[in-house]
Amino acid sequence: MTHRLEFLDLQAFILVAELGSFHEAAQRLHLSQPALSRRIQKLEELLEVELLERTTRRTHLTPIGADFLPRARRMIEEYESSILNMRELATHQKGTVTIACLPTAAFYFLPSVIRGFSEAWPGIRIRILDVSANEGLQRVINGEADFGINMFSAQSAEVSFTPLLRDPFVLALRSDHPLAAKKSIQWADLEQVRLITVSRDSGNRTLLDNALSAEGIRLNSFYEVQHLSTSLGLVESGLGVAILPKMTMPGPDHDTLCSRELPEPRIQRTIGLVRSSSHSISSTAQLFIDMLLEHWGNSTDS
Amino acid sequence: MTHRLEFLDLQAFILVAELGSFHEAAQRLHLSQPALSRRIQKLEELLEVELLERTTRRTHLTPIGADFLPRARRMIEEYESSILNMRELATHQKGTVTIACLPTAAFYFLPSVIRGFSEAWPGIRIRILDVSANEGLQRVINGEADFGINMFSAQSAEVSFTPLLRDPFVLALRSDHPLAAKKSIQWADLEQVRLITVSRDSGNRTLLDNALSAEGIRLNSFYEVQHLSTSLGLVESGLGVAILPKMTMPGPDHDTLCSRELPEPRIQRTIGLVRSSSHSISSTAQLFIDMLLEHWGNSTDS
DNA sequence: TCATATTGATTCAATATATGCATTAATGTG
DNA sequence: CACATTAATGCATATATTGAATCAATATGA
Repeated sequence: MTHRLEFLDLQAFILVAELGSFHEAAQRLHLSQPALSRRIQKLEELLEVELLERTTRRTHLTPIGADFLPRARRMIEEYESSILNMRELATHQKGTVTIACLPTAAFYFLPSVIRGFSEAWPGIRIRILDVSANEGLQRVINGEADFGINMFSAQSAEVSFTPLLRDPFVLALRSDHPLAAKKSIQWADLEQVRLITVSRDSGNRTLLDNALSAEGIRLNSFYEVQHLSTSLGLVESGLGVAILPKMTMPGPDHDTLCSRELPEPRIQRTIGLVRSSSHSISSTAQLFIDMLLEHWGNSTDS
Repeated sequence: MTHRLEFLDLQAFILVAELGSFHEAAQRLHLSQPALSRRIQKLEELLEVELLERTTRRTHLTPIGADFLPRARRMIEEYESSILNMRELATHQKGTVTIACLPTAAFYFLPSVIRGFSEAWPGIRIRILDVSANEGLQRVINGEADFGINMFSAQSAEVSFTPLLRDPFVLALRSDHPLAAKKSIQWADLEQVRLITVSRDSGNRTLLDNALSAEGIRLNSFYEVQHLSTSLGLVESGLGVAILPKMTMPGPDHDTLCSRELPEPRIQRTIGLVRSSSHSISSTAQLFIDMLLEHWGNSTDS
């Protein structure tokens, strides 16, 4: 059988070739001379080729041996660099963590964690797939992402969900909008204004529709967009109002935009960590998750 | 100890990674499943790294395994191409023969043999070191040349000599030279003409001087050059005559040049094969020598 | 010239390693 | 929930590797 060749055989050959002596090479390899002698014989037998010309005094390469020497060196080099590289991966000096994260959650959750993580593990690259709830779920299931940050509704038997934070929906509107002056908003108020919604493909929209239809409430959307950030832009430009996760909203010091609590039923989405049940988490990704939970793990109490 | 890794281990890992199954991989390797399983375990233990994520149903790569896979492929590839290359060398589909040959002998001996050899072994490159007797001898001794074609006088304990051909010295002169008309040449005749000789470093000159001084004959050289071919050129231009190995002379159909036998003592050089006694001859070089002897091996009888 | 030292190869017994068979544990599938 | 299929494990056995002792060949130096 071919392929029954050890790297030690190559190393042995290289050393004998370089030193021109079985004796010395054997010492360096911490082997007895006969063991080395037979090792080289085995190698030559395996390759069906004579690599070394031995006299009882000196040893030197045959032409074929001279041809093989640099190749053997390359093989050993590739092998040793592989080991080095894997050590780096194993000790988290190198590597990549891929996170499938809702775009809004990316803004909210990740920056603080990434800062700390990159400080602790400067060699590790972080890749954020800022995709929709459904797509993010798929990426986790098929292993493209190490884990996800997603809504609870994006569930499946193939993933486990760890809640991180409850994110209530609020009414987003301009500070100068008539409704902004009202003390509390009623569902009926929303029939009077132009409502901006995201398309029915969105996980947020599904969540919202399900919650409201249970109460017999129906929203009539005037503008429809794909992304939450776009609807926020339309609100800011004064085209209408939108029902958005609070997390989407800019801070309270924003000039033109503000938000108002919605009436009952209290609608919220639960954001959490999504992990594949079939793919095991890489140790590097686990490091990131540990840090993530340390930052946000208690937030569901709020 | 590291380096105790077989190429079969790499092959096994690659196959399991590609097929995603120990079972199938074991079949393809003509191994039992447990044997393969343990082989991969050994590999992982050796590298101190987890390469494959096993469930009882499926098997797939860990991130580190995915990183290692292409490296393993490269190692196997290098190994297999090495084997192929050595097979080509061993079967004389590739290779080089280096011959340290006297320049005159190169013209005389080699063309016919090279023609036949290149036809039989079209992949083999032939390198001719057309150097002086002394230098050619050195090249054979230190292994730069596989063998030499040289004079018998270029001897040494470190080489063996196989005579091929006896090459007598003749007087080279122009057809219109006064001496050309004489029936036989006497040594005294040469005192009347301008003699062109090669320098005393030359093996030919040494041979000649030694043979003549034994008889009390001394030549007075007028022109001195380094190479036989140059002296022949000077003869042709009419500057004088030269004592040259017959082998150097052009064929009998030459217009202006001709040669005459010299008187006793009959001076000749023996041309032959020079082989190193310490370096063994490569099998490819042996092929060439076989062919060379087939062409010229009987010539010493003449 | 001959004893000596050093080289690589060989012999042999002990050990280490790899293998196959039978079996177990785990887990998708119908 | 039984069944089939997967990878791992226990164990006996075959194979390979090893070092110590020894051999054969050959430079070296007196």
